[in-house]
Amino acid sequence: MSQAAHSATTLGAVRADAVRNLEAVLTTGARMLAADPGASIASIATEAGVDRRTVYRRFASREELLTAIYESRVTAIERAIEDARLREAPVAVALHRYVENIIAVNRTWPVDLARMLSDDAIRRRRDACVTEVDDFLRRATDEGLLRPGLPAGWASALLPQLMHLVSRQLPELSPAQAADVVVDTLLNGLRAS
Amino acid sequence: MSQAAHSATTLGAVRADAVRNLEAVLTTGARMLAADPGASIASIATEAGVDRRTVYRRFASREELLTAIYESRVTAIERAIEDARLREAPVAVALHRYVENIIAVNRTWPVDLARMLSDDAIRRRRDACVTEVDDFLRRATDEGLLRPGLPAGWASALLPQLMHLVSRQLPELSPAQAADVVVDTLLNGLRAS
DNA sequence: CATAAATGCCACAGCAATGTGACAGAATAG
DNA sequence: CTATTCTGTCACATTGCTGTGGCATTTATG
Repeated sequence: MSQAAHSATTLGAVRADAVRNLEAVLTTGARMLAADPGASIASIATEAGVDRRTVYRRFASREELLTAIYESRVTAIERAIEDARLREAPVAVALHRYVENIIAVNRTWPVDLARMLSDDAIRRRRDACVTEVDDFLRRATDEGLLRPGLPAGWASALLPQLMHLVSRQLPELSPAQAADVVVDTLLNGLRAS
Repeated sequence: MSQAAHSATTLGAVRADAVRNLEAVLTTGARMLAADPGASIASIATEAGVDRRTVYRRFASREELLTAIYESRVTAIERAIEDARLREAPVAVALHRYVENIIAVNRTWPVDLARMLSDDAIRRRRDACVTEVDDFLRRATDEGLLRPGLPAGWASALLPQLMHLVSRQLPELSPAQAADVVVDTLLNGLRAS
């Protein structure tokens, strides 16, 4: 209880290198877990250039580390949606901007959120994002960009897959160029002429 | 060495129920490993309605079981390619037939062959299939079905993803109907009019 | 029915990964 | 420089899965 009497100067600050290590563990973990969902904490720590014990000092359990990684992704997705202004911007503009943003997110946080249905908070935030995009795709159909009469949920399922595919299949493209490919493929397909 | 003297009638035949159990383990294993690549043999056995020990009687190790499952998939893919006559048939016909066949394969053997690069034999057979499809897509471009000038490998990567997506996203569609969706999306995209 | 094949169940050893404790040493902030 | 924070390392208990042996029981087949 003596800690409460300590001033802010006495209480130690968070060290900068600790923050760097934390970020390294999170991004490296995201990359490795995307490649192999069963990756061990030891392998992630080694790849991030950190001891296994250091990871356990920041995260009480494997679940907590995973939660932190998936939360990083969902937070980035929320920002991507906000920035694209899916509700207000012209559909063609919003679509391209959204795709470009998500491609950047996919490259930093390539993990699949479908593997994190256990944590309620994250699942809810993810569901909200999905709903947001579904609404946008409905608007895109209403305003004549997308064809009506497609199988239920087809566009909603196709778009994330295209973004995921281009993110790892065409890594040399910039997010903007990659978005060009995704939007062009989504709208026009690959037919000649 | 007395076994060599035994006649075929003395040597026991393979029992029919054993074959059924084997197939159940393989298909159930494929389904569960697709959902979770770290699924334990115990869980697969339970789901298939057999004892864990029964699995170990047929497969010396986990690796062997996985190899058998992935081999089932690659064999089915080879048959699908042959049946589609990718080299000879008109490109539009061959494409639809190939897609329809692979969708059926995906529903029985949904595992991802990219997770089986360890076994040389399977990897080689997989590579041969990939090459076969790549050649076909080149022919489709040469004959004016697909647009030239796309990013390298884009069509090759997109097609399997579309088939994979429709296989699990639209399970109520027949393989033929699902193939309609894939081919239409691939060639025309989702743009209105 | 009688034989051979196949399965289910119990038990056990080995291994890899998780999670925790303690302590000495390195790095940083004031 | 000094106090504090952070890290690396050795050690240890625990858990879940793999892989194996033995034996009684069930089931298919001729």
